[in-house]
Parts: sequence; structure tokens; C-alpha cells
Amino acid sequence: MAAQVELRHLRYFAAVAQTLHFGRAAEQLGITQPVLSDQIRRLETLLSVQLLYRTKRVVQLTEPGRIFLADVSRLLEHTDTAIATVQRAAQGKLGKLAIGYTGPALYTVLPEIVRRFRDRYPDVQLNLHELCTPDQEAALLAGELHIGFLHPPLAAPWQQREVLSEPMVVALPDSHPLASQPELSIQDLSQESFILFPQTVGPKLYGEIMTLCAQAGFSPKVVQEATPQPTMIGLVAAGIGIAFVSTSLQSISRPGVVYRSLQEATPMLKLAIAWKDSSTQHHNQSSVISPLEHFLQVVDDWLQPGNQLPNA
Amino acid sequence: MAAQVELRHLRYFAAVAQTLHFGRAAEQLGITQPVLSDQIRRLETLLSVQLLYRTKRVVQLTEPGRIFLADVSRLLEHTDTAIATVQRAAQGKLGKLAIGYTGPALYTVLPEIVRRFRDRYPDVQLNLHELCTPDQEAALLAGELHIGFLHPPLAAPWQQREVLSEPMVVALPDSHPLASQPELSIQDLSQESFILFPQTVGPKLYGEIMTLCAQAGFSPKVVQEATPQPTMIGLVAAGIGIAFVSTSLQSISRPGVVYRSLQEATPMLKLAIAWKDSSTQHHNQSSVISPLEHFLQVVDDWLQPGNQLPNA
DNA sequence: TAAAAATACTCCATAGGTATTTTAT
DNA sequence: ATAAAATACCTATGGAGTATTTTTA
Repeated sequence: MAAQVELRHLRYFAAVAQTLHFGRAAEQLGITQPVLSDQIRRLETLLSVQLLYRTKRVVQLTEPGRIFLADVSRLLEHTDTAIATVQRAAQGKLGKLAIGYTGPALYTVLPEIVRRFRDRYPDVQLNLHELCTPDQEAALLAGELHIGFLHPPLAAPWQQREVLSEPMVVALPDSHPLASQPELSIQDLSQESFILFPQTVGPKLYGEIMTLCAQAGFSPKVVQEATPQPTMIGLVAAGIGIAFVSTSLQSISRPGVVYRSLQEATPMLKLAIAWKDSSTQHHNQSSVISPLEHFLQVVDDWLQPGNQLPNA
Repeated sequence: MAAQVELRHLRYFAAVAQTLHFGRAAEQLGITQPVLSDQIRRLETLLSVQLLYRTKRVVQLTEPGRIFLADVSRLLEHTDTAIATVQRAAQGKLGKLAIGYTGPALYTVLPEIVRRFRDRYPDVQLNLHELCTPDQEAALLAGELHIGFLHPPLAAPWQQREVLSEPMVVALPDSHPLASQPELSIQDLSQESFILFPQTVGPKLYGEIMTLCAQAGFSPKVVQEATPQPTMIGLVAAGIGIAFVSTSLQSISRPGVVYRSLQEATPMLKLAIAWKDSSTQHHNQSSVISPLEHFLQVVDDWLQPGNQLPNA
């Protein structure tokens, strides 16, 4: 079994080739000169190539040595960066993170959280996928998604955390008779035409809206299903009907559209993040930190300092 | 003094990462399984990174391990090519060769020799420099040139070998009265206008031509100095004068120009190669073979097999 | 003659081997 | 029950040290 070239040989050779002095090179390397001489000779034997011409007084590179030095320098650099890279990866500072989100998430919590994460972990590649809640659950299960911004309740017992719960408001054209009232009752809406998101986007919220109307004694006349919310607002501006939208959306003001809250306890738009609990996973990678953990931390930080859920 | 990552660790890791089986990987590597387990653990300790998740039954890469594997595979490949490269360099099959030549060399021996060398050693980069003989000697001394195609005699005692010695012929317009004669005497030329190469290109040959004319009792009337030889032929075709050119040049036939040999012993165009004797050089690199040595061999081969000097 | 590489040795850390145990499937 | 990794322990190669010699500029 022939011995192999090792990085040690290459490190030593590079040092000698740069200093052209065995004594000083050995000092740099923190070893003694005889050891260095010996190792260089071993390297030359392994390669069957004379890399250095040396008398007792003068050391210089042979032509093959010169060529080898160029390759070796690159090689040693690449080794260092490979080590640095794997260490950054183990700290979760490098890698990929696949994030699912529903339309409403995109117009509420997602942008700010993503912005903060990218600021802190610029070398984690984020892949964002707009998917409805059940599709996100399937993708999480398949391992195609690391985390999802979705609407509870969930079908499976994911690790989850609520990140938004805000009342819905009614968007209506400013020319609408009801626009003059500062606050509306659900009763007022019984004869209106509704623009509503598809049931799949948020089945629970959809149901709550239906229940609310039913309690007021009517079934809403849905003239148009639409998504995302800015599109719904556009339709409102066009006079197609009125719409329930999340409170956050008011910040995107649009001429011709006004927002009015409801007197009644309104349906709440709820958003949660869900993820696979890696600690129950069988490759619970002890010291290995995943980008996901940092993401959860960023979400936590964002929830803490006065960014509490805008609960009712 | 902390231990360092060695290629051994990387080779072992790559094997395990590819097979995902310590036993089979160890077999591939020609070592035993416990050794392999130990070395992988040492690598993980050195990096402070868990690369593999393993139970007694299942081995799989962690995410940092996956990232590291990509880098390590590239690194190992580069190492192999670097070793192959330095070995080819030591055999003189890789590198650079700076070649000087005079104009006449370009129209005689140089193209065929260079063609043969490039066929045999395609990875040696040839740098060709057209230089007059003294400039080539200076460049050889300075180490800027490895070999020169030049005109003896030389100022310094270089290693050298004659590669061409051929008689000169007279080129004259086909409309010229002397064109009707199959052979000319130098006497016939006493009244002619001459196109001649500059003295610096071949001082000795220049001198011989002058001597020849002097012996015939005249001093040649030089109407134009010109180089390279095809240009001289062009001037002959234009009727500017007649010219001495090397025999080889006849192969480049040109309408309107005829070549006639001289009855007298004509001046001989001599070309030699000259180089520094590396065995006297203090970095006489024992086993290291330089591209120069191969080049000399190619020249030798070219001189042997019936390609003898076309001597008189 | 003096600076620097090579030799000659000694030592011990560790790569690698053998035998056995543990554990997850 | 068994395949496969881990553990325990042993061996010996060779990396690294100290002391000394050799060489050539």
C-alpha cells in the first residue's frame, strides 16, 4: 500500500517554495528544520519529481516545482474555504430554506420577517412558494418545504406558532351609501354583493364569515371569487361589490376605496408558521444548527419587542 | 498545536459519503471498518461539525455534510490533476519553450521541426521570436530564450548543432538576359544590381558573398537591402535587381522569377541551433526532463532518417 | 569560515489492525 | 436474529524532536 500525498506535504512545500529557506519555513510552520527537509524529500519521492534544487546554501524551485506551487497554492486556499464553508453551514448561516406562504401572508407578516432574516443571514438562499394551506402541509411532509406561513387549523400536529390574528374590515367604494357611516353592522350588508377569496385559501375564515352572515339572517351573495387581496380591492374600486379584507391591507390605500370596521365580533384573519420538529427527526443533528432554527428565532424576535399580535 | 485536516480524512469522508456504509467504504479504501469510523470521528472533531448522522443501522449525510462533500470531491479531483500535471511537467511534456529564429530559418528548417514537436508534445507552449543572431545569443544568456535557430559563427561557446548548410542560388527576373543560361558564373553578375539581406542577419554569409565578388574583381552594386527572403523575391519580380537566396526558397516558386545556381563554390547558408547546456547549470535537475531536451531529440530525429543536411 | 541543509538517532502520537460489544431493524 | 457501527486494546509506522555533520558560497 503506497503512501499517499497529504495536505501536510503540500503545506510544507508551499512554505519552502515561498521562503526558499528550509530554516525560516520550518519556523513559520512551527516545526524543526530536519523534519521539514525529510517531509519535502518524502513528497518528492511520492511524486517521483524533484521539486526543489538545493545545495547547502541555495534553494530554488525547479520548473515542475514552479508549476506545482501554483496548483498547490490554489488547492490549499480551496481547502481553507471548504472548511470555513462547512463550519458556516453547521451554524445554519449557509444553506437553503424553502418557505411556503398563502396570499394573505404576503400582504401582512411575510415581507418584514423575510427582510429581517435576509439581513441577518444573507448567505441562506430563500425559496418562496405561494401555496394554499393543505398544499403547504403536503409539501412539509414531503420535505419540500422547511416552513409554511398558513392558516390554522392544520390537519396534522405540526410544530406551529401563531404570527397574526387581526380582525377583518369591510372594503367598499367611497361612493357607496354605507361609506358615510364610521362603523358598520353586519346587518347592513345583507343585500350587498360580495367579492370573496376562494374557500381553499382559508376554509376556517371562510366558514366564520358564512356563519356570521347566517347569524344575521342572510346568506351572502358572492358575485366574484378573487385573490390576492389587492385584486379584490381593485374589484371593489370598480364597483363590482364589497369585500372582507385583513386590517393590514388598509396601509395599501387606494383612491375610491374606503375601509370600515364591524361593530360585531368580526372573523379574525389568523396566520401561523408551521414546521417539522427536527428534534423528533431521527437525524437530530446535535451540534448542527439549521437555517430553520435561525428563522424561528427571527420570527420570535419579531413577535417580542412590541410587535405583539394585533389582537382585538 | 492543533492537528490539521489531511487529505486522508477527506478521502475517507468522500468514500463514506458516497457509499453511506462504513464497512463497504473501508473495503474500497483498503482499510478496516473501525479505523474508518475513528478517522471520520476525528475529522468531525477537527471541524467541530457533524458530517454524518449514523445509527448502528443507517448512515446519512447531514446538510453540512452534503455541502462539504461537494467541495471535497472537487478538492480531491484537483489534487489528482495537480499531481498528474507536475509529473507530466517533470517529464518535459508540459511547460514553455521560447525559441528564437532568423528569417532564413523560417523559410527552411523551422516549420517542419516545430510541426513535429507540436505533434509529439502538444502541451508544451511554444513562444517563437524572430531575432537576429546576436540578439538571440543575448536572449539565451539572459534566459529569455531556451533555444535559437541562428547563423554561426557564434560569439560564445554555446551548445550547438548545425541543422542546415545549403548553397545560395541567384534569383533573377525571367525576362533577364542571363535567364537563358542554365548555370551562371559569378563573373556574369559584375554589372548587376543586387538586392541583399542586411549584414546583421548573417554577417558571415554577407562577408562570404562580398569576398566571392571581390575575387571575381568587382564590388556588388547593392540597390536595396531587404528581408525576409520572400520580399527579396518580390523585389526581383518587380525588376529592381537580382538576389542571392537560399536553395530551399525555390520551392516557393513565383511567376516571373527564375533561379540559377552558380558554377563557382557558392556561399553556403548555414543554420545551427544553440542552447545553454543545462548539465553545466547548477540546477542540474537530475530526474527532471525539460521540454528543451525533447526538442533537441526531435531535431536529432529529423536530422537522422534521410533528412541529412543537404550538403554540397 | 559560517550559514544552512543533510544525517543520525530517539521518542511517541496515531494510523491501522484484531477481537468484541452494542444496537436498531 | 443479525447486520453494521462502536468500543477496547494492541502494534508499528513515521512525524517530529535533538544533536551533529557536511557542504558551498
